[in-house]
Amino acid sequence: MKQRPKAVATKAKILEAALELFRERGYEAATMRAIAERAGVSLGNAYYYFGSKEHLIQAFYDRTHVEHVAAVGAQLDDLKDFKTRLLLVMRTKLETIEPYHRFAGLLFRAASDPASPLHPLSTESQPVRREATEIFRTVVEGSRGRISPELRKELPNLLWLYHMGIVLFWIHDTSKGRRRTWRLVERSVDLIVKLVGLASLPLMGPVRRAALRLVQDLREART
Amino acid sequence: MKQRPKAVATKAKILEAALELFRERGYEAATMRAIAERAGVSLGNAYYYFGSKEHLIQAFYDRTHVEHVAAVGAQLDDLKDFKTRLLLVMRTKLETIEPYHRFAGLLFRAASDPASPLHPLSTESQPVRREATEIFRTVVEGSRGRISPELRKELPNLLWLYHMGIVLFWIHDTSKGRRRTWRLVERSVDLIVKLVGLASLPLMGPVRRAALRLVQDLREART
DNA sequence: AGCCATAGTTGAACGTGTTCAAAACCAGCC
DNA sequence: GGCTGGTTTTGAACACGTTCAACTATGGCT
Repeated sequence: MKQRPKAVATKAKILEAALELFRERGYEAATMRAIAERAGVSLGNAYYYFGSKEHLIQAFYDRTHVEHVAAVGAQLDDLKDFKTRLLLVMRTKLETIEPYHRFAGLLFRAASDPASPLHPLSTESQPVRREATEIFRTVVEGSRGRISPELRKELPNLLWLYHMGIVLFWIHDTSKGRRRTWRLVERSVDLIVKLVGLASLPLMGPVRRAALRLVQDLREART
Repeated sequence: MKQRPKAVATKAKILEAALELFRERGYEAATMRAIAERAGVSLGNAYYYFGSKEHLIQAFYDRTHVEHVAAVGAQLDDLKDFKTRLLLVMRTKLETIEPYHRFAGLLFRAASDPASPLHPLSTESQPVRREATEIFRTVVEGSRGRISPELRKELPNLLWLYHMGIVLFWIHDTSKGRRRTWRLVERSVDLIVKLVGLASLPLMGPVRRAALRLVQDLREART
């Protein structure tokens, strides 16, 4: 299964055409036939490179993630405060995905089908998820202030889950400039910081342990 | 648009055939053509009564909800403890939907498409959601023990959201007898009770308020 | 140069959900 | 009985995602 240079070009052409059409017309209206046509290839050829329409979405995932990381860039280096760091990452995420708002709906439809290879919890998308969690690990690790060690370990996963929730909200958000989502981010980050602070109080031992055990259960299911 | 008696019968036949096939073969394999055939009607006729395949899912929602409420029945009357009450409702829920596990996956695929009329947060399914929240309101209201009034008001909505999360996990749960989900329910209910207890401590004022404000934001988006 | 195996490409064909104009049915009225 | 307006039912047709057997191009080998 050697890849010849021309193949890479063709694959790129198809992906480009797909993303263009997704942006322009949304997911449904961007038919595989239309994508193939814009890419200047046959219908079957598109399937040679992308096993299904959903695989094109996987590609979209990857791309926005890379863009997100790039957009955050070195900005985190100057910030030492957990709250500020998390806020930056979340805001940048919203900015990165904004152009795809129209099409993101259907994206998540597919993504929430457990049978789909693109489901965030599926085995197939595990590498992407791992990578996506990485940025939250950076957020946590670069933060000064006391966060209990157990929590430090689990927090990135929790934040990834949290960020999925925000994206879900964002998808439904039709307010101007996505104001509601922005406000929600503001407030939820505030709450998260408060909770993390609370969790390190001595009295909170049992609660913290109960919470961590629960998170572990959640993660086990993904294997 | 008067409904003739025969029409009601036909509609019922179609729904029955659909639910049967969903159970037997899962969602995808239960073709509209197959459903129509089993119901003994034409393809077009199925669409006369159910605007789309997704509308059949909406019907499924309704039915399992009714079954759930029936299964809980009067059992709540004897229980006064919040934790016991919540556990009962959650366990009964799992038992009610168990027969549909195979098919539930696709159900939630559809349900998480924001454009779909069956999305839990959509306007169209608002009545169902309201009803579904009702049972959690019962759980809260019948519980003795101090729960701050503000929390009492929001808690049913939060619990509904929580229960959606559990169902989501259940969908992905392939463990024998759905053990993982059961354990998750056990532990998450435990944590919820702990948190509710915490929330009524005087020190928690700011956190509680932050949390409630956030919940309000979440709910506004649904209108 | 000629040949071969493999990578890449094609378009017809299948089964799907959905639509729709036309047909069949039926209750109430003359 | 016939007519009329509506409800109900039909099946052909459409566009879609997907599959696949056949075809073409290409790099490496003798």
